[in-house]
Amino acid sequence: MESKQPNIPAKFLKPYDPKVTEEKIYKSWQESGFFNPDTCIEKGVTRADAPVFSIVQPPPNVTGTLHMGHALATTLEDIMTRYHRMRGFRTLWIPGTDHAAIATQSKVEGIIYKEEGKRRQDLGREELLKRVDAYAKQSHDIIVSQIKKLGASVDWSREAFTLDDKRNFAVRTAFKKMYDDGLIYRGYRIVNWDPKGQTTISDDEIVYKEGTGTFYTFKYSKDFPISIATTRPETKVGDTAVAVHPDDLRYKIFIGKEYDIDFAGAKIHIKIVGDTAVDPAFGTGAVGVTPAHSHVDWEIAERHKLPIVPVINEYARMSVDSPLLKDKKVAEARTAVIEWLKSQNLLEKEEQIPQNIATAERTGGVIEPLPKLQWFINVNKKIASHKNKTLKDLMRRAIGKDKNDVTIIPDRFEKVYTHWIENLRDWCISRQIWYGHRIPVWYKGDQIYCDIEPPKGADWTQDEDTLDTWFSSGLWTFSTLGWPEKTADLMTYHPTSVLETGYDIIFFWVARMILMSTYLLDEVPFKTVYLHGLIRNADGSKMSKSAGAIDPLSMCEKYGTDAVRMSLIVATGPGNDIKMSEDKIRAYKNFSNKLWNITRFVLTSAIGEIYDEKFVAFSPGDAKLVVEQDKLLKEINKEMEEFKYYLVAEKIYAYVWHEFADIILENSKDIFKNGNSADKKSRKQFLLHTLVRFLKILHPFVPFITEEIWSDMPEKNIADKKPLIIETWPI
RNA sequence: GCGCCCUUAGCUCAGUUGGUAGAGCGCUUCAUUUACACUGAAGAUGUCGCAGGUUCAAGUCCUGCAGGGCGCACCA
Repeated sequence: MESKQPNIPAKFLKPYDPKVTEEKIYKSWQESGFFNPDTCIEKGVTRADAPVFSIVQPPPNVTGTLHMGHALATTLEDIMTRYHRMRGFRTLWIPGTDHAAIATQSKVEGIIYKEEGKRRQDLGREELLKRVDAYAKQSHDIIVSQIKKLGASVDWSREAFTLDDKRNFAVRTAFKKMYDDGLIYRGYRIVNWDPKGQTTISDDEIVYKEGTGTFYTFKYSKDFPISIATTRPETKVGDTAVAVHPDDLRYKIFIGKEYDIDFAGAKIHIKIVGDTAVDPAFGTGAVGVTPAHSHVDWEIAERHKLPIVPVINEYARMSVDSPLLKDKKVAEARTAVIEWLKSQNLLEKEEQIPQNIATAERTGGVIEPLPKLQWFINVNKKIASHKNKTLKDLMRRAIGKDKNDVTIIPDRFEKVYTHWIENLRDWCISRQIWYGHRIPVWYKGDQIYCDIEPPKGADWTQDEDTLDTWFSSGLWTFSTLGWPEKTADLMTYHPTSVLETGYDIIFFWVARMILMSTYLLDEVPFKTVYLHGLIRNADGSKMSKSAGAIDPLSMCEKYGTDAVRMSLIVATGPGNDIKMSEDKIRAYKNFSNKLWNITRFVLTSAIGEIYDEKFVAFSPGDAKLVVEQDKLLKEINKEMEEFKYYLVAEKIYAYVWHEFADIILENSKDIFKNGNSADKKSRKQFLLHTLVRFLKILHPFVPFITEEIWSDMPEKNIADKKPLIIETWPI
């Protein structure tokens, strides 16, 4: 059928259809090469000496698919990236994925067990790794396609993976340097053991679950002078001391005395010690010290040189030499000890108290503190090459008001970060899993060898363990830029401009990146940290983990990516959680359609009018509108610089719909009908000016529809036509 | 125990140096082929958690309290 308006591309006569548009547009961006700053310089889009804007994508875990949180992060990062690219910066956004060691391995182990009934030991290291790699590859491919679907203008030519060869080299290099500086050490210390995952985990990987426990008060024996209280009677066969406050008048006279006791079928030796860590008001004011199975008790034991007696093994079963308890699971052993106490008339009191259960973040297993030989990063050692500062010092100093410091948005998280550093203990980095960066240490008899490459000669055996996944994530801002090579990328793009991520990984990741970068490169990894909130369901539960989660990709299919992006950005300030609903997404689908129809109206009205960028002969009424618009754009620019995208998106939305469409366009109908020719010309130019301007400033937020409209604006109406992605930001 | 955040229209949330309240969704009435029904016009709904204080003026600043949520530590 013939179009009634021959100068208007026919597509504007039908409603906007994101489905036929988005894939095509993304492909055209990719083929243009403008995601890559080098190409932008080569093609004269960006000046070679332009200021730099760089950002690394927080690498999604290759454990599955993207959720709404990823969609929010991707949108925010893409807004920053597109804005700076249009501003003329040398703009680089590096994509990548995270191998996520424990998370991925336990996921694949779960699948294998479910489908084949086999455990990791049944398959062996080689075979399991093959399976995990295959799964990771598949997951990676899905994630990449999803990131594209979301419109991310990332430079795919620089894509990285936390476990690829280059990143592995960076990891080995970092390990070696820290080892040589004495910051990485191997030690027999109490660690958080996850019996379910059969590995250690760091303090930050513990999730505390609220519950109630029974608090038992008892004596070890009839002759023992002091009662103690515990929620874990089964560990008491590992006690080597009773600690009391040194000033506690009730117990002072017993300090220094030692007792041999038969307890629940085991022989224990108890020394009474005085220690200020004991709270005289809690329980009986006396602590049964179990150095092998409690972090606090381990520290007491260190202070008093107490022996360490492990009584629980890696399978959470009793390893103590007592016929009553040996090989029992801890829960069974607890019952057995209570029975025994009752039979001996030693149990004095039972009461229910609230108790936090420590569980492993990834497997849900109940953590069993155990002493083990593991690798640690010493956060309190003075580093000669850093003016005798410790890693804690370096991390603390990186945040602040100084020009070279890291700024966190919102700033309240600076306090959270600082507080975390105060409580930080040595970081246990070795994991007893197979998927990950293998520790670059080799053993031969009692010799130890640590280097980037394996030792020459026979009979060296590499350490079986792998590294905490956050070790490699910590290097991410510079391992992606080629470190340890002194590459042009590293020189140009580091420190990165912004790190955009969720506030829930400020310790896991943000702090570890600051640690690694300040230590290895002597500079901060990024200048600004923008922390977004967590996406929640209507009831406030975490969307990423619940069954009824809204899937971002199916929302993109249904309403268009631009609608999903707008719904995530509007009215969601940094650090605040976001309750997501499908209604909100639908509202912004309507906005896309509005924009589409505005375009139709403007192009129809301005047929034959050539867009003149420098046009100034506006009618008094239009001149006033231009002034108002300039004022709005200046506000918007300020807010873009301040990362207030939620305000900008709302303002543009309100102006485009309720000012431009509802008032200006309506009012134009009258002008085109009754106005004189100068007024008509003025209004045509004003409409074109406004459309051009708002397509540009909307582009970072809704890149697909704006680029699509732009690509089919009649050529004669737009001077110097370039793709919108590299157009110049107005004002 | 230390610290943080939230509490504004039925729902989800804005409200940037203090100047007697806004958006989206929903609701009511009207318009019926209009650039757009993925629409337009008009409208209703709020002692801005509670109690004090500072100020000419407080949703906004200060103090206390209550409810909800979160982080860290403790959890013998």
